[in-house]
Amino acid sequence: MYANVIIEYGNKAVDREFTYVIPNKYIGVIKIGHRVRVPFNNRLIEGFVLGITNEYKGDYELKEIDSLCDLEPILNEEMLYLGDEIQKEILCSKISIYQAMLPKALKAKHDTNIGIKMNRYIVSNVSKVELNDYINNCKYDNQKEILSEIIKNDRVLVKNLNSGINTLIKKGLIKFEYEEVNRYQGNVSGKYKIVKLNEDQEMVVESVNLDEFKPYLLYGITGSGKTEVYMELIDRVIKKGKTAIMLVPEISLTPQIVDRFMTKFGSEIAILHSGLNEYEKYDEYRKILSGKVKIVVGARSAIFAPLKNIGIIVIDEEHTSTYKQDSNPRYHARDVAMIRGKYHNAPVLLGSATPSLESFARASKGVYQLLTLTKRAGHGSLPKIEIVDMKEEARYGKFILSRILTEKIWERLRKGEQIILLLNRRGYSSMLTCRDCGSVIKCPNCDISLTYHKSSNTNRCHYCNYSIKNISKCPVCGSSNMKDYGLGTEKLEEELNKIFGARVIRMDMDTTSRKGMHEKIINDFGEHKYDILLGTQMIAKGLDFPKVTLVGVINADSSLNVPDFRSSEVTFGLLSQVSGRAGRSDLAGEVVIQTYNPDHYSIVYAKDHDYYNFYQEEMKIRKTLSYPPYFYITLVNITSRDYDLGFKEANKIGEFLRKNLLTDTRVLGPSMANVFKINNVYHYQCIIKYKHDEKLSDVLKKIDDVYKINPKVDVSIDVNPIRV
DNA sequence: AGCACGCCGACT
DNA sequence: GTCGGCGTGCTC
Repeated sequence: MYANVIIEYGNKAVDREFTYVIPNKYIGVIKIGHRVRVPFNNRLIEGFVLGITNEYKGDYELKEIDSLCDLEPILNEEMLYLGDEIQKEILCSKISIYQAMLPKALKAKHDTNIGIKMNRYIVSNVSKVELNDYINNCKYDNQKEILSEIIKNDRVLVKNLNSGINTLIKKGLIKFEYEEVNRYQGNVSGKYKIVKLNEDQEMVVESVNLDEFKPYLLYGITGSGKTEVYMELIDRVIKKGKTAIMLVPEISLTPQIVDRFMTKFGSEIAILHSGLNEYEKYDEYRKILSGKVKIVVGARSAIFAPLKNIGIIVIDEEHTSTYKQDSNPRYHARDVAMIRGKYHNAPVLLGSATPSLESFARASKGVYQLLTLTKRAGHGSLPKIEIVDMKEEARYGKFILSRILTEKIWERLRKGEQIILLLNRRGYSSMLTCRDCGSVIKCPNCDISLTYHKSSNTNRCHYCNYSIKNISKCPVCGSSNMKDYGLGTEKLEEELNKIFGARVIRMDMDTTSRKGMHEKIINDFGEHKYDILLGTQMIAKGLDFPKVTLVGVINADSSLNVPDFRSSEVTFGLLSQVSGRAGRSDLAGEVVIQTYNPDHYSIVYAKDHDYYNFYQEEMKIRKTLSYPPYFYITLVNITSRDYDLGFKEANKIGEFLRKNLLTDTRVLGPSMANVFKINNVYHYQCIIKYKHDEKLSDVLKKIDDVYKINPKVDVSIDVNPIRV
């Protein structure tokens, strides 16, 4: 018997099955999906069995499988099927897909050492009468103490052994008992109560057929109570004896949504997101495998949760770009959800206040069933939004905070209400220039100007993490006449402290990198330990603070000026989402948007809460420029440390694409990527636009095959990229 | 990915 | 003469 094994190495050159002899002792034991240890190139590594055959027609001398890693297969039938289906859609190695499905502890990787944590207890091995007899005749206090504790509590947790325990064990009076520990303990605040659905929500719930696969798009304005709808649907699914996956963007996962789900569903749920360490993830995963868990709430990769008998998959904030993984395997959780929905014959519900154009277009065409919530649930009404032209403000010497926003902040502070300020750029200032020679301080490894971080007094590259201590002299001309431009969250924080002297808390990647800080900031702000929360886009989604009545967007243009066809959509979405943080209780909310482009349609429509007209206008542009949803896009990234070689090979690839794809398909480039040099690697790209091209996947595969053995040039293919 | 093999420069 | 630099190629 032979086993076909894919090995742990993600390298493209070994992305195929290797055949091994199954030793006699494992015949009938090893199954497809098992994790095995195999000899490979003079060392033992791990892999997954993908096939078992009776004969082998090759002239290679085969080696034997060394050993089995686990008693049960790691990959079940559905996961193996998912791997096949995903590989049909995107170009990547099989192993990378399977590794993406698993917590680190269960990936094929020879050097991981994450195990089950066991608590050790001592319990009585004889009757209570016998224990009492022993206590009465024993002259050692420590033994008496141990035994009376056991009598009182039935079992006692043992961290360290001592002579007393050893003696009692030897005498057979007590014995050890072991129990698996779950290292993740979510906490329920108890401040969320379960509310009854209103009529609109009820109608949406009733519209979802829980007994068949069908995609739905729930378009519901911010605060309209989408989460309650999800919870009700999931509740109904559970009552049918089925299970549910609830996907949330990473950032809104902690801790408010988790709290609400834990309140309603208690121990029936498992949580999977990057806030857990690998031990906790392993424990949550095992909880799912054991069947104790009915609901999995998690970020992108939770779409692979090994639940059986799935009854619904919900993707909240479906427009969020983090549902697409931006490294291999470049899968989109939405696509995986559709595959799993079909497999389980279960509905897939996408929800958003600002649906992606792709999804809304599909809903308009009837591919998805559209459901809507157009009113805010409860007391809250949509906030009034005001646009401030910062070109105008500059004449009054206001570059950071406009007069009107300053005034409104004062007003809230006086009333004891809270304020959220969005500034989508971390650091202190975004670039440092020399006033004498005009040069900009750039990263030596990347094509990017360095961001100044005042707290650490460093200039840092946000692409490669290069960092240099504060530069006081121009490295080109030696002048010390340096000037910083651009506004980051650090500088805004400083400014706020200077003007208002209020209690300000900053939330961005720099203040939340430590475990638990994210929750702490949210909790502290929720308890009104701070008046102003300022942060990058991580504050825009999902947060629900009743006392926030003012939201300020400091620079709405930062997402608009990104050279990407989705920049308007992203801006509209971001502005709508962050506006939705204001006025969520009976206190009325207000929003001030500062911009240098007050007439831009994405800003104007966001002001009017007008998703539909934004959608219409944006669709026109997408049509004219042949972008999604009218055309599909695939991006071919060609990277090399060698500038000329990269250029040469990129051109070859461009030509090959043009020659071999259908004539309706457009191939743009190669051109230099937006950030041309990252970490001393040059990035070229070809953009392919197509409606339907049956030749595409073969052509891409050919390119991939050629370059997977080329160590100097790397080609990565991104189907339906997030950024172009 | 990781290791052996192999072909050229600066040293005990 | 040898140690060791890392380019190339192979792994069931």
